[in-house]
This record gives sequence, C-alpha cells and structure tokens, in this order.
Amino acid sequence: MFKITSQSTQCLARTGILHTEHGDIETPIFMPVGTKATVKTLTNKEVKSAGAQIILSNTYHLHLQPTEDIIAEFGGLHKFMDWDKPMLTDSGGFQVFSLGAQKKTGEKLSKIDEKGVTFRSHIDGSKHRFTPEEAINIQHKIGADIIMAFDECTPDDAEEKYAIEAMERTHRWAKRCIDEHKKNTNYHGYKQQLFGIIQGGNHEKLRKQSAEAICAMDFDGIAIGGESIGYNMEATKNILDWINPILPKDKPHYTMGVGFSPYDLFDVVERGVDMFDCVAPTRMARNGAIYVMPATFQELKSGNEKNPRKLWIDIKNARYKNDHSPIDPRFTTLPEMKQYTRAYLHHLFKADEILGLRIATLYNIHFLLFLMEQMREAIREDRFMEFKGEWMK
RNA sequence: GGGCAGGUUCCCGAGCGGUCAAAGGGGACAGACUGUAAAUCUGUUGGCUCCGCCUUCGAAGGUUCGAAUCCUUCUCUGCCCA
Repeated sequence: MFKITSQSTQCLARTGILHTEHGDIETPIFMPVGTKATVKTLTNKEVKSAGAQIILSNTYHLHLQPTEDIIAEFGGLHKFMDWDKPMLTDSGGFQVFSLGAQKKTGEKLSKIDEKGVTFRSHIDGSKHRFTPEEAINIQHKIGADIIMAFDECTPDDAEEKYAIEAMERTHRWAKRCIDEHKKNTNYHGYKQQLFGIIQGGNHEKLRKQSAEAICAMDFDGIAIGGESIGYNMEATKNILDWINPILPKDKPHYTMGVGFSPYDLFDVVERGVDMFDCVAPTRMARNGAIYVMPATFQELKSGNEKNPRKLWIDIKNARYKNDHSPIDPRFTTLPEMKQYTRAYLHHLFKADEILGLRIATLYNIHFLLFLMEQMREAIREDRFMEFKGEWMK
C-alpha cells in the first residue's frame, strides 16, 4: 500500500507512493485542509490545479453538519463533494484539544473521560459524545481513504503527569479504534486505511514509549500528533529525532499540523516524514499573508517581523497600494498568477472583495505544493540537502 | 424673511459644568495566525523635552476656581412655514 521509491543518502528524506483506491499519492506531500468538505473559497478544480493530491476533512465538523448519515446516503464524501482523489479525515481528536481550551468566556466545550469525550457544539451549544468506536463509525460513513485513530492531542506545555495520562489513554483508545475498524474496513465498498497517532508531549521518554506502543499495533500508517508538532518546530524536530529509530520504514509517516512556514516542510521531510497538513496556508491567505520565495521576502521584509520563520508578505500593508509587480515575480508556475499585481490583490483585500481570498488561497496552496514537487525531485536526484541549503541561505 | 434642529478629534457618533485628549463604531497603520469555534484576533491612532505639560470639541467674546458642556453675537448645515 506504501512503496518507497527513493531514499536520500544525505538524510532520512525519501520519496514514495501511497496507494489508495481513489488514486496514488506521491510523497512527501502537503495535504490542504478542507475541514467542512471544502478547501475554503476554492472549487475542487482549483484545488487540483494547485497540485493537490489529497485533501483533509474533519469528523467532528461533518458530524455536526451535515451529519455522517447524509454523507453516507451519497455513498461517501467523495461523491457528496465531488472530489475523486484521495481524502483523509481527522478523527476529531484535535477538537478535544481546541474546544477544550479555555476561551475568553472561560467555558470549555469538551470534557474527557476514559470512555470518550463529551463535546458541546460550537455551532449551537448542543451536547455530543465521541468515543473511539463512534469516531471510527462516523469516519466509515464519511468514507475517506485514510482515517485517523481518535486520540487526545496533548498541549505543547503539558507537564509529564498529564502527558502520561493523555498518552496512555490515547494508546487504549488506539486499540479500541483498531478493533472497531476491523469490523468493517470497506464500508462503502473500498478499503479505508487507519493511521495511529503517537502522543507523549515534549517528553523524550514518553514519545519513545508512545512510538513503541503505536508502531506495535496494526496501523496502516503512523502519525505524530500533539500541539507541539508544527506549532513548536524545535520540539517537532527533537521529537522526530527521538522516535525515528523506532518508526517502521515501510509505513507512511505523517506529522499532523506541519506547514505553517515553508521552511517547516524542509525540517520534517529531512527527517523522513511523508505527509503533513496545516490550516495555515489557507487561513493565512484569507488574512492577507502570501507566501513568497526567500529572495523576494528579503526584498520586501519590513524588519518588524516577530517570527523568524516568516516567509510571507502581508498584502494589506500600505506599501503595496501602488505596487505594479506580480505577487512574486520569482514564482509564476500557475499562469494566471502572473496577471495579478500586488496593488490589485491589495485592493481586493482592502475592499473586502471575495476574489482576494480566493486568489490568495489558491496561490498559497500552490506555493507549498509546488515546493513539494521540487523537494521530491531533489530527493530522487539525491540532492535534497543542497536544495534545502538554497532555500535556507 | 420667520420657526425648529444641529455643527465634537480622519469619518460616523456619544458626551451636556470638574473623574475629558474626550465612550463606541468605522477607517487608517502595524503585528499575530500551525491535525480550522478564524474572510479572524491583538495593539496603536492630537503634539511634546511623555509619572507631566501644551493644543483641541464651528468662530469670537463672556459667566465660573474650572467649560466640549452655561450665556451673547456671528457663521455654516438640514428641515418646516412664508
């Protein structure tokens, strides 16, 4: 189901093909996020034109709206949303974390116990219950090619005591997910693969322990989860270094939530990661942040940047008001991008015009996916580290 | 010509004797965004030699210890009656 096609001699980077019944995925790959059965603002055709091979959706969101039963009646999410390529659903494990966080109001929208999680809908406040079994059943009905075990996403700053608790619960839930999935791996008549998720917070001992436990189970792929992954790149690199000796080489490795800065992609690919997803490119696009090539960023950076990994411009900045250049003259692989000037995109954002969100989203997704294509090529030609070096200098 | 309502910091708009450099929006400017409660959120938005001082609420004059707030005249805007 997963075949490695080339292995770097310089680092752990590798290329591979992940086979699904809706098509093959060339890895390493970035997966755009389409939480509610849409990559926000884009049509499927546009998502494909950007180079997407697989997209994500979310169990929790689709369960609330339109519900898995509606989707199942269509024969699954592929048909419901007319997406014929591979798809992955997150289990709702992340919402245990994000809805469980204290918001301004002080209310928590999720509560965890051994059996599962009780959620309060962020839409209407109604009460919902997820157990590992329920999360798998919903994902069966939704019908993504790859489904995720129901886990407990550990906060970046979790102390050891809580990290152990969350990790051990995640392991027990992982086993329950496998048992439930085995009852029906072909709900809609095609095979669904199940990936397990490693937790353990920022603790070396726990990460290794979790890797051992998850890798020993019968999963089709291994995901590395937790808030730290992606959010804290130093921690992410450490965690990957700790667990890499334990990870099975012949299964796909998936870091959940990586892809905020283009630089982050290099760090995980170098460490043998095959798949990753992130809401950042689409969300940031909607907020006016547009990825640019390193040389372009050097030209345009203001000096006020707080984030050292920043590799985007804020098109809303006044400086672009009358800028006649294309968004990034160094990045024009999507032909229509040549025709849009910075001044025009700036105007669309300032005027609250929807087209601005669409152009920016298409652009950012394409940027990362094109970068992935170049990375795969570099790995195949065994010059990944040189390629990385060109970007980092 | 007569009557009424009103002119507030970039805009709209609160304030109606001291706690007012003046609420709240908007705009502008900047920052953030990481398995999407996100076309969202945060900060700044008169000047300065910045724990304080100066200038500001249509204009001028006045009352008062003290006025954006009260009085007088002028001026401008809107509506109504001739």
